[in-house]
Amino acid sequence: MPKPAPRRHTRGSQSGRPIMVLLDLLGRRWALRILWELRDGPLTFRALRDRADSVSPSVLNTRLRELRDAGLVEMSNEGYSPTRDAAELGELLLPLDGWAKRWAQRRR
Amino acid sequence: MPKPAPRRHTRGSQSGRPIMVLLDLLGRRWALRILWELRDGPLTFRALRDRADSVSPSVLNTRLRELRDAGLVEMSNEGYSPTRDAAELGELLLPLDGWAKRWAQRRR
DNA sequence: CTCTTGTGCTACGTTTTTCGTAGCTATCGC
DNA sequence: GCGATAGCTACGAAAAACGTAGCACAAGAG
Repeated sequence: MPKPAPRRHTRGSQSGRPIMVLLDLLGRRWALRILWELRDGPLTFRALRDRADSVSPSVLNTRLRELRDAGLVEMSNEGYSPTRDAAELGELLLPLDGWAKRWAQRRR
Repeated sequence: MPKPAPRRHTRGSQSGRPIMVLLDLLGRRWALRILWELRDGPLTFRALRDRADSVSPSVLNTRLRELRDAGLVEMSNEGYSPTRDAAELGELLLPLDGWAKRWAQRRR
């Protein structure tokens, strides 16, 4: 009779190095986008969905749970917002907008 | 006889806004990680695989193709490297490392 | 030449994730 | 009560990612 199977995670970042954990977390579908959309203040679940190309609620919920577990997002009666830490992270991400615009220009 | 089906992409970024396109591209599994690993110079396909938790070659190849198509990665006889544009993007990503370390500290 | 080594990458069956839609529960104002 | 809005779950279908094996090619050694 076979053992119940060691039940490893399939998901990345073996090392546990924080940057790898972060890149893994942000590399899941919609995670970056969610963080991006939450930059300026709280959004409700549905508002967030509307902003993010109508991502399916099950995935949105999964991501939000992961982001909450990671301490990047929190929920109040206003809706979802980035934690203070994540707001900082959001600022690090800001320059991406400018970069993306130049990038789009270059490759027209 | 049913129509061949309109064949829409399933994948994000309806708007075409550059930042959304970028977030979508980087939000695919291993994309961020690949960019991260390529920061300091060229890596061969296999070296890249080894660094990135042995990501499966089919996925790695798909990501590399996407990143090449997007003008973020190029291939020489040295292996894969970021394009000049992507090197710039890589620098924008650098502060994430410090952030991740502080984040890991805070949540121990 | 053959043999080895290392390369980029494909093939393919299995597993996991994501998707789309419907709809449940709870709360609020009326 | 009713309707509107909220967060979120359920679930079958589709797509993506996985792990492993191995092909084709090139360069080097003998």
